[in-house]
Amino acid sequence: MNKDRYLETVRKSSLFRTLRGESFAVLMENGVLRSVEEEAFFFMQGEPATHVYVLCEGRARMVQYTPNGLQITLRLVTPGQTFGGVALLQPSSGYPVTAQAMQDCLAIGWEARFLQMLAEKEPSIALNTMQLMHHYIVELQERQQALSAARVEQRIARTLLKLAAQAGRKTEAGILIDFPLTRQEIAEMCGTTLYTVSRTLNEWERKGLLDIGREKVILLQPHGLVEIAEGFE
Amino acid sequence: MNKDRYLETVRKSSLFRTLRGESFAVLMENGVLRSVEEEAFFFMQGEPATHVYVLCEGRARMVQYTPNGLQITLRLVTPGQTFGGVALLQPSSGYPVTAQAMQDCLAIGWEARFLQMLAEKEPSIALNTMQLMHHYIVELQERQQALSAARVEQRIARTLLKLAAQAGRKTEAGILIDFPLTRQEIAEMCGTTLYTVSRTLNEWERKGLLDIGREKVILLQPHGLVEIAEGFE
DNA sequence: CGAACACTTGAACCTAATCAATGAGTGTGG
DNA sequence: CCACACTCATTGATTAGGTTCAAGTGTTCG
Repeated sequence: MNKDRYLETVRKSSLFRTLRGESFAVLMENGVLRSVEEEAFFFMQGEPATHVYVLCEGRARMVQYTPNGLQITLRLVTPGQTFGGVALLQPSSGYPVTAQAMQDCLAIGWEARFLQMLAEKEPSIALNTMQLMHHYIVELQERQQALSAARVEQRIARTLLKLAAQAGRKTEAGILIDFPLTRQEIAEMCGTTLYTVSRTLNEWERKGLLDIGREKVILLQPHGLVEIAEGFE
Repeated sequence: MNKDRYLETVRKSSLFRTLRGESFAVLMENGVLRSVEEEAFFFMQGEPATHVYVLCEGRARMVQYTPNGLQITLRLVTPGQTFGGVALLQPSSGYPVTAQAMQDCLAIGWEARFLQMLAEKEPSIALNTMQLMHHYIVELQERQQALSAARVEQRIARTLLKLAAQAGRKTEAGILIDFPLTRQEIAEMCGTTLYTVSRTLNEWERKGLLDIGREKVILLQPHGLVEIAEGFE
């Protein structure tokens, strides 16, 4: 049962970090390891929300499909993060988003009913859930601002900065966004087209703000991006 | 102590509807009636989040100001609804939005610390909070879709439909949005300009979908708007 | 009546989407 | 190892949707 390899990941996850001893053991016993390969789905928008997951390996994204068939990426999930949290609240209603693996993924999942039982003994789970939701709300509000009030340049800058904060790795050159990321994917995160992203990134490279390559972005002057993101131009 | 006039409003509010007897009495005792006149603020973005409110009379909006000075209206609050809910979760962090009265308002407010105490005796408050947050999240996600994937026409249509659902009154002619609402305000809700709103509403009036006037909108053919909102057309 | 406010409408402008063609990098099989 | 296919990316030309600016019409209210 190799899910024990991820004991630490779960213990540090924002949803369960307050669990100790017995409760934690019960938790791990009831979790089910699930592996999903690149491009495949943990769950789809609209499906009954039955499970809550903690990602252990890989990278996933939460996507929403619009009536027109366009897709927008709401957020990325990195190891240690929780997703599918709605299942705890409204098991009856479906997942409001689709969870898709961007790389081969491993995650541990729990049935909503089990977690609800556990939450009765461990009220901290409910508190943690609220914290998570709160974070998520703040994030959504920021994003909303970004989308409704900023021009594309600003949106792209914000997206890159957020990605760097979430998955950046310092190298001697600058901050590398530490996984393959196509122009198309960036575009879906900030509500524009891959063409505009391409043009913009190239312009910024010319200005020395970035170093770009195939599925690669390195931030050389994060501060310059911050200025663009804030609208100081 | 005329806040007792609003006993029923509070008893039906989504945050406190599960409270009975003693707890409810304590609740009402600790609530403070606050009146805020048109255009004035309950609280401003960034201020320490100390109070949670239930609106009793009037109409308020939750606004966010962008770095550029633009403002966007995140949601409208109608009597019986809760606002300032973040105070429960992260009293230390500031309010993430500004609450402004659109008309003269009356609301009852509680200190976050008091509610936290009460929540320990009445776990249903925590549950209700989670329900509220969940609703809010779903709403934000819908809105995000609306903003990132739809053209202005669709956004305006959605905004009107949502307003009608929230504050519509059936008349013999159609659904009247039951409070004064300027083109500017509509524009701020869907991230466009008053000019575009004006043009669009007039076009729709010509098509017979609406009946418009000064600070007045009546939906004559809601179904037609739904079609526009969904992107058929 | 006059001033402030809400709204309308035309014209110029501009951002970013769209379309189309091409180039660069990666991987696979013969 | 090279040829082919495929995906990712760049770049130019065109265009549409919306913003912005400016001028003017109604309305309401002190």
